[in-house]
Amino acid sequence: MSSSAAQRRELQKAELRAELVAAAHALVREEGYDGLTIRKLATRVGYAPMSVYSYFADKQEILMALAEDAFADLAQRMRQNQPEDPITAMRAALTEYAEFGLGNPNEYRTVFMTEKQKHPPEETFEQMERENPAFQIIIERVQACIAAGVLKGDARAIATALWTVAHGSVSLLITFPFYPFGDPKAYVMRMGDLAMAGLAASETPPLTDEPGMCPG
Amino acid sequence: MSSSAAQRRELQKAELRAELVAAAHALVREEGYDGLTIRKLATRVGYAPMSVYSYFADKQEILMALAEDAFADLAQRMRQNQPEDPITAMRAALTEYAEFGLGNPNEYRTVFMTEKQKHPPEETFEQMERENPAFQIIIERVQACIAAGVLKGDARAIATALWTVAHGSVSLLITFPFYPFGDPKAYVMRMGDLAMAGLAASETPPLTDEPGMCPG
DNA sequence: AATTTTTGCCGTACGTGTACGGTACAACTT
DNA sequence: AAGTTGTACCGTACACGTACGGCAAAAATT
Repeated sequence: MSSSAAQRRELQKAELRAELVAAAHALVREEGYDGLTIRKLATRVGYAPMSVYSYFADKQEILMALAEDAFADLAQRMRQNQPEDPITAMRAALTEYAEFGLGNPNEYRTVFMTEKQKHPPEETFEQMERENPAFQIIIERVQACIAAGVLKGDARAIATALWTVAHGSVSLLITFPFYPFGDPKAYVMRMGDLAMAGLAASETPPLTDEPGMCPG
Repeated sequence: MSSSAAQRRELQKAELRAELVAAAHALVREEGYDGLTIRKLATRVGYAPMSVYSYFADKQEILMALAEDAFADLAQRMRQNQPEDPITAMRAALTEYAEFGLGNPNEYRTVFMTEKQKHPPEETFEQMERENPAFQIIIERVQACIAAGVLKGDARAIATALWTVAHGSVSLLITFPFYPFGDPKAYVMRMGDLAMAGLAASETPPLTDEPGMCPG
């Protein structure tokens, strides 16, 4: 059988992939996001341009690998900034989110604002949440708020709502970067607080396809 | 002087531009969004590829011209669907917005989810709102809600908040198109209602850079 | 009327992402 | 051990967006 040989080859493949990611990071650091081209990347690691496609299906997939590293950092920063009070903790997570998105627009863009067409129906709303460590942290803090009696309802649905609002403000600020009303981060916080107020007003049901209710 | 000659030339220029836009529309209709390339467009109107750049700075600018047409349609549909009750009218606008965004993801993308780098600091948050007829309609309906006593505060700030929430849900659904909880539009409506609830809970101040307030 | 400037259009060329086909070597099967 | 299959890598080629420079005709200036 020689499955250990196969494993070794898998490992080498992973190592080479990691080397490519490292080179991509270096390229971006040295020349900016536009400096990352398949050809330069291939040259950097000593391969022919097309060989890169043995490890990534796409340029998009390379950008994704970079962005996922960045998002891991976001999760770590969130964890390092965890006040005791549940609401304060929630807002701290939002602050980190805003700082990350506004400070790393390219990475944010490739993860949340670009087309995910390849590998067909795998790119789901659900999967995005499941694989995103930062989202898991949001869920935890929502649960803390529920335990503290500040919020009521389905934790996952609440977390998704908060995420949606955070994403809405951050992505608008990335697309239209000249925010004329002071600190953009303050705007994100304001939207977050607005969502919290709305969520606190009633019990949030799980996500199903019931029609929404009019608040009046 | 011959300013009328200059005017005539300006007019011809505008006509040619319009012809290019029409050809671009036709191309997209016939071959899809990826079928629109500068070369094909130039061939279609009988020019050399580079001549297109006498009328558009960019490919992005062509896509923008197409998208703006689509957004004008959105505004018209909004106006044609204007119930009397202020809240119902507000929700109707949101419905149109959701249907438009989810039904025209390419156009939505080019307007709200792609980089606006050229012609430097002109692309502002503010400008985006000012030039967007649909946003003006939102403002009007917010004012109706304020007049009816359903909402309190600065109409523009409220409209921006609602827009942000609508954009957050629509853009997430465009990026992750496999929504596993039923009708995507219902999700957008739910987020809209959430925002309305949050906004109804207190008076909304104008957009300035004061720090947000904790709702607890 | 002579001259300068502007304008409209084009041809060429570069660097890009990537589809396609080939080739040599490693690994499995028998 | 021989034959088959798979894999890693490469070279070539294509269509793309667009920077650059040129050139004739029209317009403006003198």
